[in-house]
Amino acid sequence: MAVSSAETNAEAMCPYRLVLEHVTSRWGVLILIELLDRPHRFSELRRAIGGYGRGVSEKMLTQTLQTLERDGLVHRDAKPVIPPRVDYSLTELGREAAEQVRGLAVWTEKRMGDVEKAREAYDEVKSRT
Amino acid sequence: MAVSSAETNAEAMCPYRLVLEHVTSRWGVLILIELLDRPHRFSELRRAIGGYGRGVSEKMLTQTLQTLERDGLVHRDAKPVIPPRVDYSLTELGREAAEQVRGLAVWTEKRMGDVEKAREAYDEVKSRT
DNA sequence: CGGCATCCACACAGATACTG
DNA sequence: CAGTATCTGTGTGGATGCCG
Repeated sequence: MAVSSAETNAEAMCPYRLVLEHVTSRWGVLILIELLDRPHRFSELRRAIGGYGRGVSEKMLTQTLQTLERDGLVHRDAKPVIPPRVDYSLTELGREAAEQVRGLAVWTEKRMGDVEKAREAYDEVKSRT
Repeated sequence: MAVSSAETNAEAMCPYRLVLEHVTSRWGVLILIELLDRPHRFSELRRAIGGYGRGVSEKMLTQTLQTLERDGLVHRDAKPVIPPRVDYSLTELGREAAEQVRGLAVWTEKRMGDVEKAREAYDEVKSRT
């Protein structure tokens, strides 16, 4: 049921942190962003997320989607056809969350260069033993 | 060096995801939000974050702060006095990130009730075996 | 006080095999 | 295709103890 490094001792944490950690979880972030664009099928999501670097395992994708569905952020539409077809989309609640997350992603993209410069400066200083 | 569940195979990931995961990391989120309010000393941070539920271990706080400092988001001001005093604050870059993160936190607080209702509905349906 | 070093449990992530 | 089930390595995160 855990979706990230987050859920250890789930019941010991306040709901606030729990929701926050689902949304900010490793794959949760990327899923929300992808779905903000448009609904995706299971393997579409898998491929889309793989595009950013290393992909999600099928298992983690399933787990994260289930957590997000349970939280009411993602809607799962399973059509009873053969072969199976399942579409994932954002609920209204999920759209709101995803927009916040996108804010972060956009910021990251814009400022990544500065972050990398900061890192080089930091490493430079530290390396002078 | 890893700050969350994120950093496995760090070099295999694009910088974009790396930065995003630092910022959205378990403790990174809470640290940024705390520091947005005002600068904190090390143990102030520890206590402040503990207030939200289960606290940070000293080790994780150190690790996360170092990662954020390296990324140029957090400024570390160590005064050479006895007993030691270290103040952490946001850089301009960090303030921008923190504001995005706060957006998420605010949303979470506002919508938490809806999420919990969604969860109950979900569990209710699932429990009818 | 503010760390760093070490040890360890556990749950996360991946691989694989199987099902509807 | 879209999962479920199971097994396993290993990284994360916590606890403890020491240092400046």
